[in-house]
Amino acid sequence: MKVLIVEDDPLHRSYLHEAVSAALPECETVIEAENGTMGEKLARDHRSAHVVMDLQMNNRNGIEAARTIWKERPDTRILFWSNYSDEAYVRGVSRIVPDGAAYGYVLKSASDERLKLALRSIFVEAQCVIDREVRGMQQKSLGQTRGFSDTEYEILIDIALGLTDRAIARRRNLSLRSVQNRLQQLYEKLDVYQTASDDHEDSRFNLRARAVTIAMLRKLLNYSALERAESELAEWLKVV
Amino acid sequence: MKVLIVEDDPLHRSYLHEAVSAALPECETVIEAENGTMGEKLARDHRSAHVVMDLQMNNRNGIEAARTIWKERPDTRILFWSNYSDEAYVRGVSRIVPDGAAYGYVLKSASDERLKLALRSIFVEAQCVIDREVRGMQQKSLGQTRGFSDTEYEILIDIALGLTDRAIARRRNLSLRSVQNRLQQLYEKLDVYQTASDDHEDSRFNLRARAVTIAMLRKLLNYSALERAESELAEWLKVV
DNA sequence: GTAGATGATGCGGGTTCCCGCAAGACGCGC
DNA sequence: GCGCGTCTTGCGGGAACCCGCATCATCTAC
Repeated sequence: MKVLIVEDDPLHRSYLHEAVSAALPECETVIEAENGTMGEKLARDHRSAHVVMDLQMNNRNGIEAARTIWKERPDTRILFWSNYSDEAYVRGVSRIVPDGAAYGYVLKSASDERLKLALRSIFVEAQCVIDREVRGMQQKSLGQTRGFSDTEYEILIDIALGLTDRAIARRRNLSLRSVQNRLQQLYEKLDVYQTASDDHEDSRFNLRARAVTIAMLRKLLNYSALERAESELAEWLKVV
Repeated sequence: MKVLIVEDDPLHRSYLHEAVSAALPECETVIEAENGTMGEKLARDHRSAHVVMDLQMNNRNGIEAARTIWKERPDTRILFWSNYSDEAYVRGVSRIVPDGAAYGYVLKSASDERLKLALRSIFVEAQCVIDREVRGMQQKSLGQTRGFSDTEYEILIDIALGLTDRAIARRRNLSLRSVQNRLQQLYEKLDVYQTASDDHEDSRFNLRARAVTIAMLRKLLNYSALERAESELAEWLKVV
């Protein structure tokens, strides 16, 4: 068995290396990549079917890298190993997992034992292993309750990118009014109105900008999600 | 000599511990804190005059912690040790350094040697040590050229928080029109107009929201800056 | 098949944003 | 003092945003 480690922090990388060797005696080769681009390349060259992947790397983040790896070989098993369980990350990962693929999501704060167990479960048993905390995010995200539907998330992205209502309408094939409807839903769910209208008529928020801020503070959105959305937007702009 | 390490990642923490011991044989005690809050407390209890501080921690980030530590003992020497040189971080640190304090800013990507050298320079010689890359940011930030003045940065924060023009005017003691003037400056500097007006009259951006996005993508703004700004805003809202 | 829920769309109008234009205010050099 | 640049402020208007109200299509339940 070969395992590819994609992780930009040298300390974490060597820790992972050790953990992999300890947990998987049947693994004869461990390869290391220090960013997403290298990770993609090495995965291709070595046809690695087993990857441990950091999210949040400088050059090319883990979600991007995983997406291209899975596109080339959908049966690759990937364990995401991340510091955070931001909804933006969890949602980002969920969106790219191929049907039936074995993958995992373990936080860096997890114990040695948990990490090793996850390594065996995913790489040997082909099971999915999701940290409890992450799992919580995921359900909040998928279930309607308290969470956000895909359309709501979509429009959140669009205003975060700074598109006008009209541009959103064209991009999503909607009428102007429908866009504004969805915006209202979003404002409602994000509770933008809370502090907006004090007894004073003034001291208000700009709903659109405020919504984005609240989403960032709640980690519904983060830098990496913005980055991805921005490049998708650039793609779309070229086509239209 | 005592040294206090404030760093949430256990791997990095033990690495730092080792580096400190190796670089500073005269240091007889090393204390560790795993978040900002603990860091503040330990600094107070131990009257530590030497601190190595991570930025970007969950509970309470490094800038917050450093601010309260310096408020209590302005002669504390702090070495910031961070993954990133985002302009938002650099600006955040610059704003809280007391006059004449010895401090440093070293990236985690720096070599062992650089780190140890910095430790000695700051803690023993009371010099300021700023990584070259960080230094670049700093000058870009302070010098007018290509960088942002304080007023521009202020208004960027305000729209990022989602305030209306009127609210900004009241907060900064300006007229409505002045706020809008500054916004125009900001849009100009951020180059928001670039893709905004293609030959088509449509497909435009909402300047206000777009400006925030661009600032985030350029790391002029980041999560931690937003977080701080938000709590300052909450403070101000109480007063008014 | 009928009733109710959900979502898309159009219309109208109140508010906010964006900004050109022009008049003062302040500082700086000479 | 005079001129010049920078910053602030007011006015006005066109565009964009926010949203209540009403209509229509689709879908689900019974």
